[in-house]
Amino acid sequence: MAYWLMKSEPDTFSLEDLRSRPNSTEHWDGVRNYQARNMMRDQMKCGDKVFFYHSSCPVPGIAGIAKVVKEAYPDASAQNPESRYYDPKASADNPRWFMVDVKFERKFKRLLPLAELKAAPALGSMALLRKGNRLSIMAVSKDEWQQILAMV
DNA sequence: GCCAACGTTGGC
DNA sequence: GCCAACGTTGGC
Repeated sequence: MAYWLMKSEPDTFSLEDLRSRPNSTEHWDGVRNYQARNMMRDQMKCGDKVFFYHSSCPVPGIAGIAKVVKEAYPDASAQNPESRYYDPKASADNPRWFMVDVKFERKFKRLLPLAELKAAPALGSMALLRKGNRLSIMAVSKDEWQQILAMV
């Protein structure tokens, strides 16, 4: 089983929003970055755990945990001209973009702020904390996962 | 709102 | 294949 971190803007889609979806499950559409797509398409497996990260908000940080419940399949929003994620280069033959389904697992007792993650010596090499990192999906090592859980 | 850091696009 | 211009992300 692998560990991941996925970013979402809580104004758009928060961990609470995920919890309130039918079966607490939602498809993770709108990823339009090849590195992030490749991780979803090639590496994310059912049962993998995901830190749900709130970005672009007053206190960015990890809100809780979700898990992968459906492996990669074409992101239909790429083929929908009405969607803000529409990509004219995507087609049924060549969907170009993919998504997975994630299910709410639990919300932390408190949001774990980015500032605290930055201050933790054990997380010094974490991808999330690298300067200029803008990937919306990234791998988390088992060590990092456990360190972070111990901080909540 | 600012700005650094990237990723993508497209002309050549 | 290079690279400038542009767009986006996301913390602050």
